[in-house]
Amino acid sequence: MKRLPNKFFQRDVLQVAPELLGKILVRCFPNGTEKRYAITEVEAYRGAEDLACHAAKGRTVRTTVMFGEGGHVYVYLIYGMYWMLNFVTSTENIPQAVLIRSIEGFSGPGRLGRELQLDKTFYGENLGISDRLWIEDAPVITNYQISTRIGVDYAGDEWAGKPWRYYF
DNA sequence: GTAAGGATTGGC
DNA sequence: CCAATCCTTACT
Repeated sequence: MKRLPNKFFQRDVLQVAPELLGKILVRCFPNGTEKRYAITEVEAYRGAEDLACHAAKGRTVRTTVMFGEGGHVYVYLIYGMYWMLNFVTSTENIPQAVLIRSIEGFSGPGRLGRELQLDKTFYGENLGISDRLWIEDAPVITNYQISTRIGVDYAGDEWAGKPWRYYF
């Protein structure tokens, strides 16, 4: 299997997100164990205009990595207990990210983060060179489902209604 | 310095 | 339905 180069992520998030379905997420744990999981559900967060995207609040300490180039990891703690895993896409100054909502065998972004033992040290991790987290290529999934994003009602009808959730 | 609330989950 | 639990952000 071949590791996806950062270039894969340096395109528009609406193009990258659906292509990530079926790709293999590889996690090398501190004890040396290496596990692989197929990505089964993702959501796209697109730019400063997207009110559901954290970058809509502007460039802050937390969202800085999204303003950088694609191929890096954006993680943050939600509800005081769950680490959400995102991959930054596009190029500099265009804040976009793909939220990995679930992987094979684990439903829900919170449980995914717990399984992968994520923490703040993963913030900014480079998927192209990291030795503990990266993505490997796999055949593209063509028969995936689309729906609106989860839990973003606060963003208003226009943005909460975008069909930017992809799963199979 | 202080307060409010969140891209969730599991239990009542 | 609602508590758990703590970091980030927005205000004073």
